Amino acid sequence: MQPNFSTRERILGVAETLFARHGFAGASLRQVTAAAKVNLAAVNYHFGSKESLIEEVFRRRLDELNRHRLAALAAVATNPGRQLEDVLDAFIRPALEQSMDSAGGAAFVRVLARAYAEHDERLRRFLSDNYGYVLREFATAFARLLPHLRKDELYWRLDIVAGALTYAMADFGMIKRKDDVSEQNHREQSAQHLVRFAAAGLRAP
Amino acid sequence: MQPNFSTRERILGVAETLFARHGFAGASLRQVTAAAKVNLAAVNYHFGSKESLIEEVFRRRLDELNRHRLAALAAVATNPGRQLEDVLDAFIRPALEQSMDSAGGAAFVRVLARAYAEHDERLRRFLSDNYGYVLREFATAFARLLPHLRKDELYWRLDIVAGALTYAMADFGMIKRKDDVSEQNHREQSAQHLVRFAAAGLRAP
DNA sequence: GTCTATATTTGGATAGAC
DNA sequence: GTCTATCCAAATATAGAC
Repeated sequence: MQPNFSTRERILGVAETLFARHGFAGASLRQVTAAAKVNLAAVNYHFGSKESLIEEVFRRRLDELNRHRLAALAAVATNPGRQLEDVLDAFIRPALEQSMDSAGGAAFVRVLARAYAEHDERLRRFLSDNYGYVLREFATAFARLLPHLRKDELYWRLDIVAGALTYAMADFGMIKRKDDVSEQNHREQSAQHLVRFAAAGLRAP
Repeated sequence: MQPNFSTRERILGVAETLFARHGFAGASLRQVTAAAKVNLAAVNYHFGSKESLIEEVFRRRLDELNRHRLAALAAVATNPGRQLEDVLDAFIRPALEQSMDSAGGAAFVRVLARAYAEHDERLRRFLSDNYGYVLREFATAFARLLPHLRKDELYWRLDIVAGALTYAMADFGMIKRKDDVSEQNHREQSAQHLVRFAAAGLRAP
């Protein structure tokens, strides 16, 4: 993290990186404050507790990410043909963009993957309370496009697809592109691969 | 965990469950020993350290799992046709069997998923040193079946597939089957879904 | 807002009796 | 092999000066 940011921002950035690398329980506030070159007490001053710091790490990026996802999903609805791929794209592409945009965005995608693996009740409730409606929007869209699937079968597949995508995107954040491929091109190809991968899984009989 | 097992076995079983639920850093030895109804000191007596306990949780199941995987892989080699699906099946099915066999097997599949997400150096080295050759065997088999893919492209996809499968299997461990579907049938169908899902991803152009 | 110092809790590990 | 008691380190959190 750049030292020219405010204390608060430096903590958030470093925490994001360390949570991605060691998990929420595995990264201590001491590691975070040391790496951010701020005082230990600063975390409690700015965030109140480790729990709240974790939530703030999510909030900082999820608000924007989900806004983009919903906008992309809305754009699909009016546009017939290739709809399953388009809905998947609406879910994947914003995460991909974010992971390559801002410094630290790549780390956040890994944090998301961690969250998916965590079964911590408080964390799950926080995410469900604040961002659950986004997933429900997508689930509704998928249900409309895959009417032949029973409800439980659909949810089962969506859960698998969500897990697969989350992890694929997390790993993707670490893939180095070749020098002869533009950033734009690389992102484009990767998104297409993931969409095709997921669509095939959802369409299975 | 059944109370009629030995102290050592009870610790392993409970540790497996709690590591699956809270992660390696998130589950304390005190939680483990309390849930196993054994004394705190028993962990160090039987395993020496938390680190060694974690390794033993893996060793207990991975030895068997990987033996089955390699046996299944060897059986594929002599058998032409549908080979990509067969190799995937050789990887998936043993994990699925294990997850439904023994009590606690389902938890272990989740522990595997955790390990996949962990970037802890010691844990990764332990797994790589002891079980890396299995993954290399599979990678070789895939490389033979997908000769049109560049080496880096292949590794990228295998990593994604491995992540997707690991997570799919972990989630699968929690799916309840319907009463009108036999255990056998349920397992069979799930394995087929996962194989199809992964094969489609690997075959993408 | 930031720092030092410290309170409090929790967790891993051990010593020594039984 | 098991238990109690305890040590020590690490972690979260807070108090209070600047």
